[in-house]
Amino acid sequence: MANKKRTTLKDIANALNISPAAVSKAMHDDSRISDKTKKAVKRIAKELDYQPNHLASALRKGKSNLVGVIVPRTNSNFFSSVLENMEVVLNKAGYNIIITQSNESFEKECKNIDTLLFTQVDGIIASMANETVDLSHYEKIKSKGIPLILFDRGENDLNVDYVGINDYDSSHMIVEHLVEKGCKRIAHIGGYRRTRIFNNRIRGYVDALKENNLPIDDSLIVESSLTLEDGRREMQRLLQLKNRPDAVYIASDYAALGALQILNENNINVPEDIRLIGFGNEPFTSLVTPSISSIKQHSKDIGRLAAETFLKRVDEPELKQSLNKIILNAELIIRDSSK
Amino acid sequence: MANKKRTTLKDIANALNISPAAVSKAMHDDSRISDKTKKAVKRIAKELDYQPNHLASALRKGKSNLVGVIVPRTNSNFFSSVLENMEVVLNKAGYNIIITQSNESFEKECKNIDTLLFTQVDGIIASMANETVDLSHYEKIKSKGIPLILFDRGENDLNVDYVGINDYDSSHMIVEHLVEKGCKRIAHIGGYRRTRIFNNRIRGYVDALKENNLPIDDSLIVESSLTLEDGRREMQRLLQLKNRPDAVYIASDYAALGALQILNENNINVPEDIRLIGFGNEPFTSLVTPSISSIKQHSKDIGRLAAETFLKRVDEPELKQSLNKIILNAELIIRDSSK
DNA sequence: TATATTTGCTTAATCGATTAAGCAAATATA
DNA sequence: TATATTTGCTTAATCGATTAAGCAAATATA
Repeated sequence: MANKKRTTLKDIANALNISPAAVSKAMHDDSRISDKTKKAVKRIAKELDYQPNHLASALRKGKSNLVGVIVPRTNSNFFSSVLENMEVVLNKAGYNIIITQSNESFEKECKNIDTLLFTQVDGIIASMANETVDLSHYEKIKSKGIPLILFDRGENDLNVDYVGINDYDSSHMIVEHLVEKGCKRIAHIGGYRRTRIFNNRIRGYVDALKENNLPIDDSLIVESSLTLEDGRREMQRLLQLKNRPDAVYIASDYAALGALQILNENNINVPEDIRLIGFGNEPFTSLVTPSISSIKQHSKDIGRLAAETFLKRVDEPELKQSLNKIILNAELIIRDSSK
Repeated sequence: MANKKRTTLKDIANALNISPAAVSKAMHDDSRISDKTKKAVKRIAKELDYQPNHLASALRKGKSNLVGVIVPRTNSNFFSSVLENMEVVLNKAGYNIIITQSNESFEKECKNIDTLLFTQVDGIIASMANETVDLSHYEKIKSKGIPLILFDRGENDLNVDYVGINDYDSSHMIVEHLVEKGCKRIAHIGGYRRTRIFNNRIRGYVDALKENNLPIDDSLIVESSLTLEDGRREMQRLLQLKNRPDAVYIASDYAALGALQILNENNINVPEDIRLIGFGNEPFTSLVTPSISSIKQHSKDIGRLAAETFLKRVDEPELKQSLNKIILNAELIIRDSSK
């Protein structure tokens, strides 16, 4: 049942004894169609519950009005919020978004891109997976001539638009804050250097230490995937050092949570014995005991700006894509873990 | 730049001096095309980097191979995990998914449905927003003759497939567990009765109390949106009762977290003074202090089963849609908050 | 050897919406 | 009154891929 054929422009045309072309123009308020015809067309369209076939117009116009989005995972508040705000802006401009998750996997990310290109998206907005080093799948997007916008996890070498926060400066803020609190041995559990944002966080951390005349101790710097488990493992390792750190700056709230668990399990007082700072300002940072200081990334603005950047690219297709960074200043939210 | 025209079947046909029809068949390994031609076609296709135009084939075949998904929010682990597993099954079957978020808003949900229908999805898999009472927008999906599958937040009246857990029994498990621990005044911070799953949780809670010969006290039952804030507010209210509860069963982990904050802030010992149980088994339940007992909903299975149910519907289009429930048994994970 | 079947393609129509080109009637301008 | 312009449509082609129908050559069967 229910397989009633859909109403098409032709059905409306037949009902009014005019051509489908006239109907199409009437629906788009073409100035060369009389008001009388427009009204009649719209009345019949409503009567027959006409819904334009998007596939047909997309095919004809060479434009699907779909934007593909790739995120590592949707389940963090950061990405979820970015998506939400991206959607608002794009919907308003007549675009729909197709969300895909890479699950931090390079292979999945490649598949996602193939899928999105296959679906004829008009552009792709992406945040790269942890595993990604080879960028040829992103080059594929560029070679199709559709806009590629990166956010949060980006890569200069791709020479495309990028929206994100100032990771280098954020690390500075964190180190300055900890130094102010009297910390001398500040450890950093970071992401992999191959990912630009994590490299920048490490650089910011190292430079800030230098500026404060603190020694750089390689045993206090570690790279990982920044999962909760990574946070637990690396914190455990740090505790086993002869010379323990008096503060730990962790480049992800999830890993920071894992680290906090280890500290709590070992009855180490936070912030008295060891101060802790995370990154991302996930909601749980304010909920755990002690609450975790963290960097607020302005996810709403990032989503909005990424969407707007895409729209700008669509408006000016003649413009060659090039490295064009929009960098927001992040904010350090100080909570109990570093007070 | 980069606006090199895409390769089409016709380009391949021209290169080999055969008809586009033959090329199409060769690409699909039609038995009436010679191996020699197939090989040649595939070689040229590769050479010219041919990517089929999905819009064209979708239009011709009357099938977009897109499945629309509507979730209240992606940022809970439950929905994120459901989506991930749904995607695996659907991708394998050649479908892509378009994820949309309703943000618990009825209005947004209506828009999402319009958007998805407009995009010519072959079916919709949805979990309803908190606000939703009127179901006419869902009826619209049914009247288009495409499959509609509901999961988690469903509604019998729509007479479609549903995948979810046994909420009624889950409430029973929780109450039994608390009674076993000696609790006599068990409160319930639930969702709105108009949403079937929350109504079932309330019913299960009430019936289980009766079976254990415990009185039903209306002041201990409350309906809310189950946000973290709701949890805080309602817990605060419960604490002000002359006759405080000795246990609280909360139909969402987020609200349970809010309640726990209030208890911690008021120096009320959990579980000694008041036992606490949440619902959903979000990751943070095991991370907070004390860790929160909760119901594990088998999100992976729900995602997989919803996808499989959709595929079954597509395979048997002659079958009329009807109420067809797949109910999984949930699991109570006991943690410190109720030990 | 004569007929039937199979193989390997081509031709032409189709999915709906859109748009360039064009035409007749109505209206404006010289 | 004669010509130019505008109005309101129609015609026909198009976006690519697919498929029913059909045809000629090759092969199989009687």
